[in-house]
Amino acid sequence: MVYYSDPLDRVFSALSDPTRRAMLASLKSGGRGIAELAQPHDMSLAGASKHVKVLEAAGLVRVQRRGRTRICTLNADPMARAEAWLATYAHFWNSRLDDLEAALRKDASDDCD
Amino acid sequence: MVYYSDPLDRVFSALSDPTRRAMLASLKSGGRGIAELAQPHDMSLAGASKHVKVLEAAGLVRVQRRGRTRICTLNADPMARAEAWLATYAHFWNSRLDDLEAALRKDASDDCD
DNA sequence: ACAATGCTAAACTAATTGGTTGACAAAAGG
DNA sequence: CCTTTTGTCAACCAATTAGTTTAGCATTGT
Repeated sequence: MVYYSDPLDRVFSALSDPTRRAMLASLKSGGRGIAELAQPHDMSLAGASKHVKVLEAAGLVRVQRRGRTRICTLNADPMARAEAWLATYAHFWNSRLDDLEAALRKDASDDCD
Repeated sequence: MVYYSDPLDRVFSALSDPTRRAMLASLKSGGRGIAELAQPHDMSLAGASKHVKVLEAAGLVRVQRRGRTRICTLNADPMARAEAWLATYAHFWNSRLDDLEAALRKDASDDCD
């Protein structure tokens, strides 16, 4: 039962791993090689390389070889799609906060009465 | 190697499955039983029940039993945390769009010259 | 009382994931 | 030329995931 997975599947799945989120965070401050990305995680180079491949498949990083090192750079565009998906629920978390506020106001007025 | 997984792990992971995203979408219009959630997906009740457990573990749905049915309701709050995480990258996708715009403007002015 | 509905739990399967090691290639520096 | 650095690939492993089926429990409706 192999259906061509939604890009959103790959983005959310890529983001569900803390190691990969940390890698993305470190790419905020500029391009890095695989070894540099692996270093803070006490992980083999091959392991880090796999994580990068997942990020690449999700479109979240671009990899270009420069000499013997592969420079990974952040590409946040797919995050915008994920954010847009989440934003369609903003009404719900807002309205729930509104409900909470309303309840608090009601409690407060109950205290006053 | 069991570290207490970040709530964000569970939220992003829960959202990475299209069936679960569809279930959440159907909960936008109100509470539903497991059978109701399963129905559009050509899936056993037990299968749907597992998906709901994943969503519940991520805090995205609340389940309360009402008679013999379990009413699932949307709780979007954890999405707000995910959205906040993504928002820290908004600068990057914005700036890339800015770059694109700048390039387009440059091309346009090149055409004029 | 009985049948149908809604759901869970357990056991199983197949595929995927996150990680390893070992062998290898390609580039850079002595 | 030799060594070091950087990385990939393939094979393997353990754990998790997404799904199934079967059996059973609890509630509702007739």
